[in-house]
Amino acid sequence: MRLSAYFLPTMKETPSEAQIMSHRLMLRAGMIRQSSAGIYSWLPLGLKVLERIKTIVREEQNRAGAQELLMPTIQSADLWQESGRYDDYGKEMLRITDRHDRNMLFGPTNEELITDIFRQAVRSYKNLPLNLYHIQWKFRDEIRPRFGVMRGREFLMKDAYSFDKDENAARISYNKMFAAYLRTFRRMGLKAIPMRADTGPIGGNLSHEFIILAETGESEVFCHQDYLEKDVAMDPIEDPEALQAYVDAWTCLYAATEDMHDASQYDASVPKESQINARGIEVGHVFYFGTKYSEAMNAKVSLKEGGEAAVHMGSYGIGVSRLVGAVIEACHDDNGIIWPESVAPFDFGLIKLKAGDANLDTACDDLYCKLTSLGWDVLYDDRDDRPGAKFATMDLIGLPWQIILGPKGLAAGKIELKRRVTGEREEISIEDLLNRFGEKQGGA
RNA sequence: CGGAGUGUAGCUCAGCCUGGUAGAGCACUGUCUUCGGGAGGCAGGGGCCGGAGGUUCGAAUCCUCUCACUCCGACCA
Repeated sequence: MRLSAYFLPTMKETPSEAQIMSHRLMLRAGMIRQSSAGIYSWLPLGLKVLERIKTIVREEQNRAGAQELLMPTIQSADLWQESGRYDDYGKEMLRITDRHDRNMLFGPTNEELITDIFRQAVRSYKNLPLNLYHIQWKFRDEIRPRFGVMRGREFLMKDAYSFDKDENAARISYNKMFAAYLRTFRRMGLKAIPMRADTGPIGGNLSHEFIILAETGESEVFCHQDYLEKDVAMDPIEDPEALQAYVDAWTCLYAATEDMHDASQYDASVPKESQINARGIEVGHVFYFGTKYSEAMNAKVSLKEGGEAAVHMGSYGIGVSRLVGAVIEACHDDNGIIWPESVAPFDFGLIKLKAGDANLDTACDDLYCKLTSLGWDVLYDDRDDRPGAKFATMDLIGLPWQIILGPKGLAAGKIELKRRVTGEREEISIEDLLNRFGEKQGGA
């Protein structure tokens, strides 16, 4: 993409409403614009990151055996009355009436709807286990939205729902999602720590929040420091016992948010020097809640041994739009964002240092075409602007690699290659650069 | 929802107390000099001073009411 033709409204100064770094940087880098409190438009650069995160989430859900579908944002109140949550949910639920005065709502979550879909179609234990997910916009009318996309009212969430014939089977489904979550966050360059969690209004008794540590996190967290060095299995573990052992290994150390924190148990099980008291951002949440909805909504299957039983369910959420902010919280410096390669909106930033130089134009255009044809996504700053401004913009939007080419470099046959994360710069010939990076692997 | 603030140019803000022609820096347009880490001249464009009432000869400024946004708390992916 040529920057001269790209809609990228960057800002030098920080809008006064933004309090935390990720929000500031997202506004300054032209990723989002606020439309009203807690509701954002995603501009091209922000949308690219959102889509890349979505893709990682989707790939890992699919690998864990979940199937994607898409449910609507607007739901009928009827199902919520059936589960009893229409009255319980309170003012966080945005209630709407249509032209016939029917009660509708903008979905804050989808347990009711998915249970309805399930019960209409599934009658037998033979169709289990089943895990269905979608990635859809949710609306929760938060009392106080803040921190940009980290606590918006409208947000993009991946929510998966598992259906099993009994608790043991449900536990396997839970563990599969648990492992998938560890992989998902790790692929984005994040160290997510599963913490024992309160099950909240959704109910149930087995639940973990996936938290990444950040100074601007909204909740206080307490955990063993060994979590930060723990290995993540990057492939699904099929054997249920091996999977359970893996999950156990990931949950045996102390880790709790303030709601579930038990100071005496913490001190007893974690040596002082290994204690981490920090703040954290919740990026995912897994629940097992048994038959809470299936009982209320009569979602039953016939059993092998005869008779029928309410299905055991779990739900599994990832805050996709929140992750964009969370990654920035974890990866930035004074100059701007530092995208992990896996979620970066472009692979390279190509800076043409001087406009109006025919040889340089040709060399830069040529390099841009070559990289693009090798499958790399390149943001090419071909504008007539001062070098300093171009460097600052590239640092702000945080692409992993910057290629800098000017008249001097061209004369010497060298370009400058800068790695954003370390700031290291090296001189390299165009040929060596193309050989070194070659064709982009792993698709777009 | 309680408490505290802020609304003036795209952004950051001054002006308000003490009423009298709408301001600065950055950004934008034109032009010249520049160009290897957010350059400097010159010339421009851009505002219903959040909205509605009121007081006054006269309101960005004083009063009342509203709306929006932000911050602190309880709630949450």
